[in-house]
Order: sequence, then C-alpha cells, then structure tokens
Amino acid sequence: MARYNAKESEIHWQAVWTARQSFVAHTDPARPKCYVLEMFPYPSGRIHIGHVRNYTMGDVIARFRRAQGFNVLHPMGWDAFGLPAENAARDKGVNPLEWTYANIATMREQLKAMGLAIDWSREFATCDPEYYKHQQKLFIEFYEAGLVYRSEADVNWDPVDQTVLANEQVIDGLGWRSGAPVERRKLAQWFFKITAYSDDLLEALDRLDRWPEKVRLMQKNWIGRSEGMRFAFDLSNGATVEVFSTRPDTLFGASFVALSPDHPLTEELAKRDPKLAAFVAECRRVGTAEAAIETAEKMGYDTGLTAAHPFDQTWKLPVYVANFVLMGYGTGAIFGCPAHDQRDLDFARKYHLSVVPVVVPQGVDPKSFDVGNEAYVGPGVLANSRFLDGLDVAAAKAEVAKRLEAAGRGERTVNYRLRDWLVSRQRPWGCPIPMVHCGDCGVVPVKDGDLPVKLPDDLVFNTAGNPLDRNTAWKNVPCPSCGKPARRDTDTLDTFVDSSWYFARFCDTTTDKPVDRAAADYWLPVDQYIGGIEHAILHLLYARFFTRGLKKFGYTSVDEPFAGLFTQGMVCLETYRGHNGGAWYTPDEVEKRGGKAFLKGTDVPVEIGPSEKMSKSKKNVIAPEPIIDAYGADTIRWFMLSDSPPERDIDWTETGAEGCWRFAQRVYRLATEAGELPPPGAAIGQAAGPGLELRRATHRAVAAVTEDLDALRFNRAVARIYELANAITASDADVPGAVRREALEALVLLTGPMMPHLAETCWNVLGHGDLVVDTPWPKADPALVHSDTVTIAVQVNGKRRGEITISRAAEQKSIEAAALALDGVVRALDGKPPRRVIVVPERIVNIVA
RNA sequence: GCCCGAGUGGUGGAACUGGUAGACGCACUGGAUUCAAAAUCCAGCGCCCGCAAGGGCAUGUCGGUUCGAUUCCGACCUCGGGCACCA
Repeated sequence: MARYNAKESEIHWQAVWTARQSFVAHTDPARPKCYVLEMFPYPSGRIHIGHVRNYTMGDVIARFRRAQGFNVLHPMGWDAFGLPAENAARDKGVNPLEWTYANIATMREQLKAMGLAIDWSREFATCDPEYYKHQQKLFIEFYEAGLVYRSEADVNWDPVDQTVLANEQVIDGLGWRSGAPVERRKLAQWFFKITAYSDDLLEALDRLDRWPEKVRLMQKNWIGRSEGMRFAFDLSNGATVEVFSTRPDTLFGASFVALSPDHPLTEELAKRDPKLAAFVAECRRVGTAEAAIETAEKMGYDTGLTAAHPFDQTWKLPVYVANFVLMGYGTGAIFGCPAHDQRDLDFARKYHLSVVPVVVPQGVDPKSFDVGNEAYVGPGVLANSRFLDGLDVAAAKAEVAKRLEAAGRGERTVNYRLRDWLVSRQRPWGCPIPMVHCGDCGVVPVKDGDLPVKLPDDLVFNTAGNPLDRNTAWKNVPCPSCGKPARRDTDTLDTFVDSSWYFARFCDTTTDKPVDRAAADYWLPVDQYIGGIEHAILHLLYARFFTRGLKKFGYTSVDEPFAGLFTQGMVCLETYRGHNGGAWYTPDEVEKRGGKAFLKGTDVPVEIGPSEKMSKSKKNVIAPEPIIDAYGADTIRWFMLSDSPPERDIDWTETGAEGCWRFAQRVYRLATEAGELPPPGAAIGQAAGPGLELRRATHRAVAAVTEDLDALRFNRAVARIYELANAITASDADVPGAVRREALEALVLLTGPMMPHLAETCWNVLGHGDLVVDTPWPKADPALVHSDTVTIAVQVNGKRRGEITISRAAEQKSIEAAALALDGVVRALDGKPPRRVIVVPERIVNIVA
C-alpha cells in the first residue's frame, strides 16, 4: 500500500511555491483584492499552538480567496518590542536586539514549515529602525496635529528596583522581583488624545457589520458614553468640589460625598492631616490596576468636612476620601446614594451612613420599601425627594438638571469612560520617543532628517533604573531648535503603538513615507483580520484611532482598518504548579501517575490547575514542532480546523492528531488507488443511479464547503469533506470514471486550502501538470445540489412518531394524508381524531391530538 | 467589583430563520484480514425499561412563551476573556 510521505512532500511543494513566487502580492487596481491578515506574533522564541491555529485559519482564507480569483495580500511581521526581551537581557545577560532577531529567525523557519501562503518579501519587525523611523515621524505628526500631549499620570513604582512596573509585574501589591510594596507615583508622561474621537469611535461601531457583535459591545462599553451632570457642592472649609453623576435624580438620597485618594483636594488636605496622608498611602499600595482597586475592600477616611446639599444648604453631608472613587473617571469625586448604587451601599453599611430609598418600583409603598443589602437600580417613581416626588426617573433627572443649571450650580454633560492613551514607557526595549527637552525651548520634536532616533547598541541592564536614562552618551544631544545642550526623552512608546499601523505599512514596505497612498488605497481596509479575543478592546481600539490619524495626515482614505474581524478562541491547556503557589511547570516537565502529577522522574508532587489560556507566565504551552516533525504540517493544520468552532476555546489534546494523520493518508490512497480514470477534463455526460448519487454528493460538498469557508466555519467544512470522502469510499466500483474523477478532484481542491501540500501531491497523482494554488475553486451545479424529494418528520403532540419521504412540490393535503397514514401516527392517535394538523412544507408535520 | 462570552453523549462538537437533538471526528466494543502485530476494512455505540416490537428520559439548573424550544424570555449556577504598563 502506498504511503504518503508528508515530510518529503511538504519540503518539495514549499520549494516549488517559493521558486514560482506564488504568494508574492502585486498592487494591481485592475483586479479585485483581498487583504487577509492575522495578528502578528511577538517573537518569544518559538511558535506555540495558538499561533498555529491563528495562522492556519488566515492561511485557509487566503488560499480560498486566491482560488476564487482575488488578488490576495497575506503578509507577516513581528511585534518585536516588549518586556520579554528585557527580562531575557536582565536574566541571561543577552543583548535584547540579538535575542529578538535570533527568535525571529527561528520562528520564521517554523512558520515556513507550516506551508503558509505568505508574501515573505514584505516581512518586517517593529524593532527594525526602518519601521520605527516612520512611527517616530507619525508620532510627530500626531503631536503637531494636537493629538499628542504631555501630562502627569500614575505609575506603579518599585522603590527598591527604582523602576516602573507593569500591572502584571505587581503581584498582591508587591514588586515581582524585589518583593517590595509597590507605590503609586506620578510621572510626566505622553498621551495620545484618543478621547478626541470618542464619539466617532463609538458611532462607527455600528457600521462594522463584519465584526463580532460581542467585540463591538465590549468596545462600546469601554468607551462608556454616559449622559449625566456635573455640579458643585460647597464644603465647610470654603472650597467647592465638583461631582459627576448619571443619577442626579437620586440627589435627595445622598448620604455622603467621597473624593478619590488622588483628588487635588485630597492632596491639599493630606498636607495638614498626617492620618489622611497615611490613608492615601495605604490606598496607593494596591497599584494602578482597576480590578485591584475595585475589588479591594471599601475603605474610607472621614475628613471631618461637610458638604452642603445643593438644594438645601442646611443639609450637611459628611465628606470622605474613599478608595473606590477613581480619579480617572468623571471628576474624581462623587455624591454617594447608597439606596441606588451598590458600591455606595457597601460603603454606607460599613460606615453606618443613612440609606434612604428615593426611587421605588411602580406601585410599591415607599414606607415599606427597604433595599437591604442590594441597591435598587431599576425603574420607578421618586419618593422622599421633596419637589421630585411622583416623577419617574427620566423626568426627575430633567427637573434636577433644569434647577441646578438655573442656579448656576452645574450643567448637563456627556462623560466617557474612555481615557486618553498613555504611551510613555520607562523601558529600554521600545521605540524611542522622538522628542528633545531643552531648557530654553521646552519640548522640541526631532528634525525629520535626524530620524530615526535609534536605540543605543550598548543597553546595560544590570543596575536599577532605566538604561536609556543612564546612557548619557545617547541621552545628551543639542536642541533641534536652538542647538544648546539638551536631552532626549528617555521613554519609549507603548508597544500597542507599534501594532496600531503595521497593517498599513504592509501595503508597501519599501516606501520612504510611513504609508504609500496609492498602495493603501488599493489594499486597505484589511478584508479579514484574525486574532485572539484578548485583543478585543485595546489593540483594536488603538488601531482604529491610529487609522483616523493616518487619514487626517493623508496616508489613507479609509476610516476603519479592519472591515472584517474574526476573533478565534484561545488554545487552552492545564496548568502545573508547585505546592502553595510555587513555580509553574511546562507539560514537558511533568508526568502523570494515577491521576496525579509529579515532576518528571521524581516523586515531587505538582498541583494540576484548571485549563487556561496558554501563556508564557504559566508555562502551559505545548510545542507544535514535535507534532509537525511526526505527522507533517498538513496534519496539524487539519487538526486545528477540525471539531472545535474557530471562535471557541479549544483544549489541546493529542488524541485527534492521529485521526487527522489517518485522514491525510486516506485521501492520498483514494487518489493513488483510484484505478482507471479518463484524462483530466474528460466530459461526464448523463449520470444515473450510483453515478448520479456520487455526483450529487460531490456537488453538495462543493456547495457546503464553499458556504462554510465563506462564513469561516472551518469545522463544518471539515465535516463536509469527511462526508465526501466517505461517499467516494462507499461508491460502487462501476461508477463511471469521469464521475469518480470529478469527485476526487473536488475532494483534492476542497482540501487544498487546509492541507495544501497533500492537495498538490494528489493533484499531481491525478494527472495534472499545474498546481492547486493556480487552479480555480470548483463550482457546484445547483441542479445537483437539491433533490426532488425531501424526508420530513411527523410528530404527534410534538413527539416524533415517524417520517415521510415526499416530493418537494407536494400539496399540503397530500402531505397531511401521508402523515396520518403512518403506523406510528395511527398508534399514537389511538382512534382519536386529530384536533389540528400543522404542516410546514419541507420541514415538519405536527399533529395535535 | 465592573464589562463580555460559553455550557449538548465517554469525548470535541453538529442542528439553516423556532421544526427529526447527537451530522462529522476521537475514544471504546465486536468482527474480518494477519503466524502475530501495525495499517486497513466492516459493524455497533446518549441514558433507563423491554427478549422484541416499542416506550420513557435527555442540550448546566429552575421557571415561562409556543402545536413544537439546544434555539426566544426571566432568574440562578459553573467555567473562561478583558479591565488601560503582558502581548
């Protein structure tokens, strides 16, 4: 029996595609284009199974569209700046640049071994000065357009390592290396003014109809447009404090005013109140992560001040500083209405403040209404609220607004949750911010001709602080404006900036401008973007913002970067960890005995954690290479597409790989052992009997696979291909050769996007001298897809009692008669006459007895 | 804490727009082939009652709408993603 040699075949066809430049894209406005892009990888060292899934999906679409006649752009690059390179530099003493490029070299070979239909001539890494030069230029353009500004912001400060920590480097309030309690500190930082586009970014979501609904909803909530009021409270010390509220209707239910620990007034008060200063320091110990702040136990500090109620100056409310009030949202100060806000209620219960319901559900007596420990946030009628009593919530909001505005105490405003994008990073392995600080001229952009501002070659990591800041040779430069001694900005850009425009650069990677307008006009927007759901908000929102900038500066005419978005599920795997929060272990380091896990070759027990997103930090990562080595790329590609719907998470299991391998062999055997076939292109003529059946199966498969790939339902396409293979296997040996050829060719072409090497080999075996990648996608004959008869179920009282096979065109009456004549129906009716018969043509008959 | 998802046999999942629940794959069981094995082929495979014919139960839980609900509505449970310096 002939065996398919995957390794040999894959190397061969990859060489053929490369030699023929099959996947090199050319800008050609005369042809319809399709730009397929997967989120580019961080060069961590080796590709992991999640990459395999992501790039396989994109590759299937790229090859499918190509077969359908589109001019396809399918490029690849590297998101090459980031923390892991710094960690490697620090831990292993390597140069981050060398480490990164070595990783890229390894991963490029691994991706090539997957047989991806990628235009490698467009490859770049974001750490290439050739790339970040243009990014620096764009930064300056954003700056000159007023979309970049400098302001103070909080960071996580590690007082021992003298460095800023990422949120993931803060563990339970402690620095991950030093173990020192982390402080929140203010630094002057650069911001992109993304909030200038809040409304636009929100509104345009409605038009992104090829984006998943959930991503649009997540972005909508992230932008968080809310209508409310800003208004002022007079404080007992003569100051006023402005609050923002979306529920001004509940003002008569107020029982306290609370300031953020970061509020300017708090800082003022803390200067004269050491206890308050200590409280603020305590609050800051949780770091900057919102999740940490919001899940921390509610804490408040009574300042001793009081605030006068805006509608009754004699009504005094206590003024607290509270850890759950965020400075970044609204005004950084709130009035607390415990009856109608859960956080306020938790706070009020803890500090024994009054809880007065002022909105009660329709028809409920306010006197008997008690919120208990659950705030009432539903609709209702105002009560205990003087002139608002009896109004509904909307009317009460309007009335409060009218009165406060008339009194000059406040105004209606639209508030957004979205904050400006902080892009300064005190890190050496990133794109340098092209700004110079001059004692005389202030902040001055680097001159165009002096770009790129390149990172120094001699980054030193073995002391505390930022290596760029310590590198005086690099840092000290003359002012671009006056020429006097000045210093560079020693911060680098958030790596999300790098990934906010790379898709536009791919349109033409040779241009000396950031983006070539003509190429961008042809290729943009990306027709199908594919990546992990974990990027649903930040990366995608930043890229949308950046695209608006690119348009403003004349680089493109599109508003939106990604016309179609698909978020694949993550590949998950169990985690292994030493006892009591010990070190994480990779699956390779662990062996299982009797349902328990141990360090390989020892009796040291290891805790098995839940299946989670594969991540470097938790080491629950498996390597695709051994699988590719053992079975070939086609097998692992097929596996990644089979079974699980692409948007859903999958748990990696090894059981399926062998099944995929067997199927690859089976397709190969079907082609090689097909027997006598007429030459390619032979006419089929009229088929009947088994021949017609096989033709129907073939055309049904073509129609279904085409439809499934269009909708990115890879797992269903795989199932339809199995069915076709089964139909070919089961078909009579005396089916006409031309019919068999048609079925086999369809099978090969349909598997082409998924198992491209195998398909080329089989195409060759079937006598074709050309390539599958140059062969048009098969077309289904509608006449062969639909049969004349249809089998429909017959139910009695909703329970299935039989089925009838009947002409599609059958009349209601004859369907009914056939259904009532069924044995099972007669038995179920037991002589009773049917009360009602529901006939849904081509679907079902339901008899109500 | 807040926002967003997902839950169907032993297992991954399928089911078009409210119309036969379990397509297709994996695992497993039995058989053929083989000196034996691998590979391959054939058959079976949700659970319960029944010799069978057949009947009952079943899509995370509880309720609702409907002739009919995996699908729509409400409440809850469990798991996962994001929360702005991981990428």
